[in-house]
Amino acid sequence: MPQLTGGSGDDLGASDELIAFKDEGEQEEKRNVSSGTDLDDVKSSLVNESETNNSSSDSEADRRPKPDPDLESSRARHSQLFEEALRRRQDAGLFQPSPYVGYPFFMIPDLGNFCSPYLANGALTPSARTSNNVPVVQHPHMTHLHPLLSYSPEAFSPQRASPGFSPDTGLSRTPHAACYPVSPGGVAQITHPLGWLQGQSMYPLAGGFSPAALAMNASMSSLVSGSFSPRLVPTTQSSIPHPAIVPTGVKQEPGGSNQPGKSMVDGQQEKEDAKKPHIKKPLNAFMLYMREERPKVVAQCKVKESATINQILGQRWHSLTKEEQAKYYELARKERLLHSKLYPGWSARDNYGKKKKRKRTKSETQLEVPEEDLPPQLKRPRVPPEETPHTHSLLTQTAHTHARSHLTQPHSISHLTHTHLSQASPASSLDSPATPTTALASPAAPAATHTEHTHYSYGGHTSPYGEQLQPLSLTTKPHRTPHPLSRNTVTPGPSTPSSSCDTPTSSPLMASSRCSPPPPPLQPFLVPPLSSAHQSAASSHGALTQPFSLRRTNQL
DNA sequence: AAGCCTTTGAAGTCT
DNA sequence: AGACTTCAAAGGCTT
Repeated sequence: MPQLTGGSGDDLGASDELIAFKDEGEQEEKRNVSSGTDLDDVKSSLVNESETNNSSSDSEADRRPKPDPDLESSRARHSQLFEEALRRRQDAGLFQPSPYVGYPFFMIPDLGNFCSPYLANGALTPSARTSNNVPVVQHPHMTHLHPLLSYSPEAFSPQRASPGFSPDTGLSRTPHAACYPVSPGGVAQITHPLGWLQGQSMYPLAGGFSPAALAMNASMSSLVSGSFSPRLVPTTQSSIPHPAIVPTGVKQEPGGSNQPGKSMVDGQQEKEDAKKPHIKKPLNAFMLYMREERPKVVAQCKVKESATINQILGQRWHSLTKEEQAKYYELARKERLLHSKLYPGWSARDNYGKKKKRKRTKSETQLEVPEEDLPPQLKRPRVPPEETPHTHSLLTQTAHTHARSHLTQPHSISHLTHTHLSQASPASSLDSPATPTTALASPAAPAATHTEHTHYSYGGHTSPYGEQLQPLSLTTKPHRTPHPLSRNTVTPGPSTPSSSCDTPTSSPLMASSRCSPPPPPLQPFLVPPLSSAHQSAASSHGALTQPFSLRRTNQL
């Protein structure tokens, strides 16, 4: 397994990350606020950090500018003003703890160097408010924090108790100025420090600033000289870009979190909850890659439909070298670190149900069309138990992913490279409507397609197409092996150089070797029915919220 | 207008 | 422990 970052073999395990993060925080305690280091330096330092593999925090600290006394005094002044404003708000009953406050800085163009994808979601905690002595801490990557903003870590302390966090630890709750661009409304574009989103508005700020945020902004605006006027958009107004907070129109009720009236029915409450701004999940490597590459794909392929683009990107992702992917894994790792710093108490669970409509569960999807109810020709061929390998631990994630991928790919060849498919069944690729299922559905296909890039591993069972699946570790080289920079992800095999709209030509998307319109809908009979296991695996992403064949058929 | 589609990865819950 | 579920982005499409 290649060491992608050249050295430390940094494990991306969450726990490890947290440990590393704490270490960083400890290091950061010793640091002081930097003045406006050029953002590019931050980006480059970040990249360098990645490339040089986790250069020590000390060295990072060394690279940081020393605090400017003037800035320090200014910082203290601003901190005081900010706190006063907050207290006024609170005293007026306008302030309420909310997980969604604390990102007013996005509204301050002058603070262009201060930005964060995940500004702390909490308002001031009592302890935090009294923690002026808490060392100003910065994210190691945020060497450029605006002096006006880096003073007040307490201002961004999550309201929610953060089990693992103690103000005394010095862990920063300061918005780490991840510099997620702020978009609309004339607000300055702020570049993400991680550098993959230049020129993009990565996270739209949600409308709906908390009183704390408003107070903060008011306080800050009074301090920031110049002609700009901080744009505070009331909750009822249009969305304000924020990295990690989704738009909302929800009103903040005094005295606590948004508690709907008792008369409010659950459905309404759920809707309200869904509308709440919330801290979003940090983007994973692929998401980061998508963000970066999507515009290119759109430009190259003249395709705007995200589903199509995502398919292309998915294939391109697989064609990346491990080194290329490592870049994104590393960025994602940093993203998670930053996120964990900004929101120590945040959990992905917090966002459960934030989607407007929950995807159906396994049991729900299983209710769709029981296999036994399917016509014989649609039933999945059975494999004798003795021929079915036991589920292998190595298969789990891969199988899951592949089941998902295969089943969600319209033509189920998402992981088959052009070469492989050409070698496997050049005449039977799905390009040919006459033999649309030859490569994948015929019993002979597995052997032909069982290249190092091709495996059908549904937990060591059988693919939806009936072929027996072999444990990856025993038979074929996994199409994707765990990426060293990924916690529980797997990466593609040998790279296939990508070019413009270069997904495999055998791909449904690339049938014409160009970025072509989405493939024609599959004929329903082309895709074998799915076992419940397959369905569940695939349905986890909603791809099979209705049976694949049926879903595609609907488009006919 | 709301949700779907589509991708991979992370992290949560469930069994 | 492993399986399963949800969400993250995005924008055209469908209902």
